[in-house]
Amino acid sequence: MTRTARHGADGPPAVARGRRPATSRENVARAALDLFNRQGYDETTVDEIAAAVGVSRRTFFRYYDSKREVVWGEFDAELVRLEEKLASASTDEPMMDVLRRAVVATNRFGAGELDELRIRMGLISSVPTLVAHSAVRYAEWCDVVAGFVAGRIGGTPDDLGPQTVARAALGAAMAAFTCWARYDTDDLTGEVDRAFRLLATGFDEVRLRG
Amino acid sequence: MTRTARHGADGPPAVARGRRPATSRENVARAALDLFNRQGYDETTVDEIAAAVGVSRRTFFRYYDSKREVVWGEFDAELVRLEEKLASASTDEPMMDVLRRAVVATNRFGAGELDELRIRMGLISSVPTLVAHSAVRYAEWCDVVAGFVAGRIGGTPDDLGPQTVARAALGAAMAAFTCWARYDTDDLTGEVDRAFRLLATGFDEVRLRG
DNA sequence: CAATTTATAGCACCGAATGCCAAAATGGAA
DNA sequence: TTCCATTTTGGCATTCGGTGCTATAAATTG
Repeated sequence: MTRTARHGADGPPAVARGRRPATSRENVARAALDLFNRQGYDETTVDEIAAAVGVSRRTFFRYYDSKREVVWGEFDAELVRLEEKLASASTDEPMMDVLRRAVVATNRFGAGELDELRIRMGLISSVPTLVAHSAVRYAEWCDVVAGFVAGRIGGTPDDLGPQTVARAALGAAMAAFTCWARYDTDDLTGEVDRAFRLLATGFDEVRLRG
Repeated sequence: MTRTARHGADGPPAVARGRRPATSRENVARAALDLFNRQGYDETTVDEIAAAVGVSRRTFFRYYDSKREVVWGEFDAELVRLEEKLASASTDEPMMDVLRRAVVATNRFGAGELDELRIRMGLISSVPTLVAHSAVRYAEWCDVVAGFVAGRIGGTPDDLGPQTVARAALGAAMAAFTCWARYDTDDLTGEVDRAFRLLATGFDEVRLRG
């Protein structure tokens, strides 16, 4: 958990002192995802990952808090971007429009990242252990959205209104992601956009058919 | 998992042969929830639960597949009821109305059940391990709703439309439940009703304020 | 070279969960 | 009653994820 100062955004470069890390989060993630992809998540032990990276089991847990976390990569960063987008939006723009555009914007990925992302999302939406863990990660996402909604309509983020919007929005985003991961459409942002437009219309049956 | 024939709904009573069970699922659940409530979920080990019931650790796992499952009680039965309600609805009634009424109906509980339900929901929505596991259970709920939506608008349950509706609906239901469990409103069905009405209006900002 | 800093390896340990097998308890039939 | 089939239980061994503690290895600085 206590990552090195190098990872911090501020402070002087501060030349590395002490023993050099034997690997990196990226390295560990690559090795782990490769194993997950080849032999399955449950069939891969932490010992195997550690061995593949050339590091001890104990050291693996210094890079990631758990085996599950590896699949999530740098999800935290995306969360910060979402919060910024929502905060900087014009108060004139309708709430659900702001939300849709913010989610779409935070989910733009380069062509080079899409393959790995699809592997990650495929795992997250199919392996029970990871489906389970996703609820914990997504809860943070919901907190951000609920905070934004409460700021718009008043009251606290814990009230029914903000909670319902946040969790329904999460559902729309998850639907878009899993559909994109399952089928071979390259258009992730398009799926997200469509899902949020359905959400904002209250799922009008006529438009749903279209 | 392989429960006794006694639990089956059909077949002759078939007088009990063989050794009699030392306890029951209800017994185990009571003892476990009591411990969870007093000393916390993570702080309660399976050994303690087993001891409280007067049974061995190994036997505990014959009544529940996991420690997590205890909190969920007979959730499966509710799922069946939801599926029936949705299937038996008139095709004239708007989709979102059917959905709202079905979810409200399957979540009516007697006054005597509400206290225990609140404890269960409080745990499910606050203990990380259980928050995580809820995603697995709720996935079955989503499958039911997605199947219903696909039947209404055409296509398969895996398509974006049904998936978005199902997951958003789940979000609304979860919001209602957690708000109800947190605050001291006795009106669970009212919360569910309100959440689904918000959902069906596309979260109109004006109504959200109300 | 010594001191300090940082990362690592390895060990012991806990708790959840599973497979396996022997033993206990029950009803029914010989 | 005795024996058998049936069902549940208990205990053991094992696997795996995760954590705390400690000693040691590798690096910079003086």
